[in-house]
Amino acid sequence: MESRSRRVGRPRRLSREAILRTAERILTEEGAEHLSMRRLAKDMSSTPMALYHHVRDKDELLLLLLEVRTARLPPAELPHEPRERLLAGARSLHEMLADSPWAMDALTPDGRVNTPTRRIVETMIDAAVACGLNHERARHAYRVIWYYTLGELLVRFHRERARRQGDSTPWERAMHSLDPVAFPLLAGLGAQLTEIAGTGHYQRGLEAVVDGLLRKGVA
Amino acid sequence: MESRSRRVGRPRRLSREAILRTAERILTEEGAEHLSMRRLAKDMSSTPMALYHHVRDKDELLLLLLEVRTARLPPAELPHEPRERLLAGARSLHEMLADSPWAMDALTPDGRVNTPTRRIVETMIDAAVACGLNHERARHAYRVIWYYTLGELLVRFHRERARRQGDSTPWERAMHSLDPVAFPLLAGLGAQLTEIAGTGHYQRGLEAVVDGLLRKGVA
DNA sequence: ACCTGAACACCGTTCAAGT
DNA sequence: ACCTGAACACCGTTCAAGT
Repeated sequence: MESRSRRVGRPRRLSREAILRTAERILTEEGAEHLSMRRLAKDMSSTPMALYHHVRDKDELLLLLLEVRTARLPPAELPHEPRERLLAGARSLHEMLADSPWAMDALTPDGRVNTPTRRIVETMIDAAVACGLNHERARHAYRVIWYYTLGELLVRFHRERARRQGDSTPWERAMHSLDPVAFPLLAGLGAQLTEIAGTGHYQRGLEAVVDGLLRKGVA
Repeated sequence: MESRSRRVGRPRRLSREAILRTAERILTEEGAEHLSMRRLAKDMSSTPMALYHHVRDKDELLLLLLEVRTARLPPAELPHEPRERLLAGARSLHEMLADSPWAMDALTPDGRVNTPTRRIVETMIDAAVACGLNHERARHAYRVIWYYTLGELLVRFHRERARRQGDSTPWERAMHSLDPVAFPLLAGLGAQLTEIAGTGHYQRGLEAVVDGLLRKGVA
């Protein structure tokens, strides 16, 4: 073997790690809407096409970013009581994605999740079985919980984005022009909703959903 | 008044109605991802900027399209039993949006809905009160139901899009390259999920959610 | 192997000019 | 008032060429 096989030639300017680091920075500092291949390349003083030598396409990039984040998560504690285990699993999913809004697009087609996520899903289905549901009902229960979680996250992200951009989005303007009478009503609703949106409200709804799913005497 | 004030000058080639008709056609025939201002203009043998004379921007266009569709909906029947009324309201929202996936983006910021939709929301909150919840819990119940509905719709749309595009989306390829071991498992899951996704599964989960929200003895 | 530059096929929107 | 054409500031991705 040639001992000088390393460090010969031009040093690599790009690497997966460096790309992921820069992408992470853009994501956290400016949000997913600012992460583009062109922008990423510019921030690394490179060209868009150089990136394609390290990732297959933008989807793979986003997927890798999700892997990086989930790997950083502390391992979830698993309560003994099965109902608590179900709740804990849902909270884990919720937390994981609350930090990575941009990953929603990749995750919404079902079953397409990375290994840590899949483990949470399996834990939840097992917990539902331990609560007395048969396998079919347990899978169904998981899905209902997932839909609730997904919907909550979606609304959460949209609200945050709206706040970041101020109140003068094109939609906001359209709202005004379409139904001026409705606006005070909606503004009132908005205030209520912000109040409601605090921490703990996901948890509260989750318990209702879980209890509804675990209730006895339903086929 | 001048009786020849109509039909003088060049006839208007574009109109809101014609624009909405063409946009509707593109939406139903090819999906929201093919609806762009440029494409719309081309289909009408016009230029992108001509459209901006009739709608403020693309958001307003989408909003108008949603108005058109909701106006076409048959008026929902309102059952007497409050729990049934709550379920019927949720089903109406679900149906309405199941026909208009492209409207999801506009709807997810809360409270930002057109008049027919707002009426459904009010009906649901009233029904929850009639079920014995106070106003705060009734609003909360509505939101939990909405999150569940939204999540279900989101997964539904993504699945449909994936089916339309075949199995070789960039994501699918990324999945293979990342974890080949995982794939058979996920493929199995996918089959189960498709089976589960049939009609009636939204309804079944909805009842569990509603019963969980209406259960007695919870603060 | 790694990177560049030009190009392809798109976006939504603005601006100045035409009739 | 209604419409056009050119332009601005973007996208993701491909292709052919450079070192």
